[in-house]
Amino acid sequence: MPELPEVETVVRTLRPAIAGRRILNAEFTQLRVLLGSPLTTAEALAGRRIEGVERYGKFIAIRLDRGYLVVHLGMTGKLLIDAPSTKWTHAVFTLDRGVLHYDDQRQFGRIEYGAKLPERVAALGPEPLDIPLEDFAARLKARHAPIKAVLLNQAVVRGVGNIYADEALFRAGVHPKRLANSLRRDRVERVWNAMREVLAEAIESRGSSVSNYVDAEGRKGSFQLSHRVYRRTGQPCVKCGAAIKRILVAQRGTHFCPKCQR
DNA sequence: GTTGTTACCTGTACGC
DNA sequence: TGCGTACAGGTAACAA
Repeated sequence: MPELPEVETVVRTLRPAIAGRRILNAEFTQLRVLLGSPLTTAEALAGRRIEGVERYGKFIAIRLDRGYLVVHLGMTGKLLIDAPSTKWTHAVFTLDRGVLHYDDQRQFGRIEYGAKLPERVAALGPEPLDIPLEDFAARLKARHAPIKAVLLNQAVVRGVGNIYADEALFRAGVHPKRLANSLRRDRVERVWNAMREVLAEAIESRGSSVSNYVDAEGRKGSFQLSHRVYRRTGQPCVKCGAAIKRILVAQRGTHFCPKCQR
């Protein structure tokens, strides 16, 4: 499932492959993933030059000479360069050199063309790797909700998903159900540090390949090998040996160490 | 405005 | 073998 480190890895592999290219043709075969009319979108995209590829949290914004092509990978979305079509190929962008495919088994992903950056992208919170501690602390103070739910809230910080929320809270030693506005200052700082640390390490490892995640070149990441709690239910905690527990927080499977996280 | 719940979707794992 | 069920979780829409 693509979260910030996975999307960042996709962007980094996509950028050199498509920046400077021109879109000759866009074809949409599965309309569920497209926001807007296929005809209008294809017309808007034809002839556009790709100026850059940017990431906003988990959103990919392909900046064109006129407007943006915005892609969210959902759970199983893939942007692939020069890959063969499959039964899950929903969009094909023919470039002046090469072809860009959008594949998505579970169809939770979305593609959208906009003359401007869409409002739902512009409204996202700050990047977790850029947010100053003071700003982060103020945002937590304003939330009377479990810290795990707050980290998943894209309006608070953008890009953290289920894997990295669990991993960050483990590293910080904070229980996922602790209310965000009840955290002492030193705890807030530990969460802030742990969040940044785990995201940076995951980017270094080219993301976590659980489910079927691959980058734009079809390569897997390796950070799943470094997960300390995520999907390790019943296995011993790497710090204290206690069995990792799984509970539901914000309707999400949540993994934590009952001894290390209070 | 904030918080919590549900729907969407398919592949995989598991029990019987 | 085959069936039913639980689980995986991103955002959006809705209720409270």
